[in-house]
Amino acid sequence: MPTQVPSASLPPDTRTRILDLAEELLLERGFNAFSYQHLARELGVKPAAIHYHYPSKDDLGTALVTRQLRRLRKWRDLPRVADLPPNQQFEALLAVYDGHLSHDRRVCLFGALAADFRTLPTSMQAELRTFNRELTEWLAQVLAVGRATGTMRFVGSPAAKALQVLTTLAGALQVARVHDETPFQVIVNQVRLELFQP
Amino acid sequence: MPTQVPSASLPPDTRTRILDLAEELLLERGFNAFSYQHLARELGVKPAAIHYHYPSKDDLGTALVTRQLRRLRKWRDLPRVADLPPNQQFEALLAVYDGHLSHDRRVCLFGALAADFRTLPTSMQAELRTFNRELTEWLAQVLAVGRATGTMRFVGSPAAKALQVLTTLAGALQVARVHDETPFQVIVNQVRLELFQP
DNA sequence: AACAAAACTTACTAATTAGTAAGTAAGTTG
DNA sequence: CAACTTACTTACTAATTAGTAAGTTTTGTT
Repeated sequence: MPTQVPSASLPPDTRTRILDLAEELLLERGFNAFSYQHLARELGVKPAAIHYHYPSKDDLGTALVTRQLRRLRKWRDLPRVADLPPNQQFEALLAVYDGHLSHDRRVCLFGALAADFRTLPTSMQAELRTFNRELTEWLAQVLAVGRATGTMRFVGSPAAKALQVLTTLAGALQVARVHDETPFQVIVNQVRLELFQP
Repeated sequence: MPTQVPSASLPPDTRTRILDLAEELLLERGFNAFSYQHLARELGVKPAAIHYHYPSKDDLGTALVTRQLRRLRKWRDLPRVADLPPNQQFEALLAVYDGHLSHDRRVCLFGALAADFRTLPTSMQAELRTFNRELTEWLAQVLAVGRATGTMRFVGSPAAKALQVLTTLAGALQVARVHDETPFQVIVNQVRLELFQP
C-alpha cells in the first residue's frame, strides 16, 4: 500500500519506470483506459520496448498487482508498523489512504480494478483476490486486538468489521474522485468516530 | 435505482433496447469495455443504427446516467417508498442493492463509473455527481427522521452517516464481484447491526 | 396513393489497438 | 577480441475503434 519505499533509490531502469507509469495511469484512469502507446510516448521509448519487458498487457497488469501485494506484505511486516499498538496501526492504514487522496486523488488498487474485474486476465483476478484477502485479514487482527485491549469499540466480528471498513475506505477514494476531498474526510471521520467512541 | 419498472411493458423499441443492453454491459464490464460493435452484434443491428439513436458514445453514456437519475427520483417519490417509516425506507434501499447482487452481481452505477471517472465526458460526470448527491440527500433525510423517531441509532451527522453507508454499499457490490456474494452479505449485516443496535 | 419522416443498412475513413519479427547497438563474459 | 546477451528500434499485421455520408426500406399521415 505505501506509495514509495524511500530506500536507497537508484535511478530506476526502464522496466521499473514502465511499471510506475502504468500504476499511475491505472490508479488515475483505469485499466482499460491506457495503452502501450500511452506508456511508450510518455517514457520516450517505442511501444515494442514495453512488449519486450511485458509481452502482453496481461503480463503488465499482473506484474502491477503482484508488486502491490509484495508492498503490502513488506509494509505490514515493517517494525514501525508491526510493533505499533492497534489504534496506531489503524491510523497508519488511514495514512496510506490519505496518501492516495493527496496524490491527485488516486483510488486504491482494489477500487481501480473492481468495476472492470471481469475484463481482467485471470492471473490479475487471482492476485487481486489475494491482495484483498490478506489486507482484510491483517485489519481483522488489528481490530481484534484493539477491541480486546479496550482501545477500540465495535459490534460484530473483527472479520466483518474489517471487511466493512476497508470497503468503505476504497469507496471513499472513489467518492473523492467524483466530488472532491471533502466527502473522503467526512467518511473517514465517521469511521474513526464510530470505532473510537467512548 | 430500481432495475425494472414493471408498468405496462410494451415491446421495447430499439432505442430502449440499446440503452438496456448498454446499461447491462456498463454494470457488468465497465464503460470502456464495450463498443458500438458489441451492442450492434447482440441486438442484431448494424453499428450505424446505434449511432443513429446515440450519435456518440458520450451521448449514449449520458443518456444512461440521465435515465438512472430519472429512475432514482421516481423510485424515491413512489408512495410505496415515500410513505414508509424510515427503517423500512432503509430496507427498501438495501433491497435495491440486493437486487443488483442477484442480477449477476452487477455493481451500482456509481461503482461502475467512479474508477474511470476521468475518462468520462463531462456531461456524464455532471449527471453522476447529481445522482450521487440526490441519493445521499435522500438517505440523510431518512436517517435524520429514523434517529429522531428512535428507530435508528448512530453518532455523527445524518449527512455523514448517509455518505458513509452509501459508499459502503457501493463498495460492497464491488467486493462481491471480486470474491462472491458472502462478503456483501457480511458488510450489509454489519451496517444493519450498527444502525439498529439497542 | 402520395409523400414525408423515421429507422435503418451499406460502405467507407482515419485512428488506435495489441502484438510480432527482424534487425541493431551497447554492454558482458569467456 | 569474439561470442553472447540485454535492451532496445524499425517496420509491419490484423483487428477493432468511433464516427460519417449516402442510399434504402419501413412506417405513419393526409
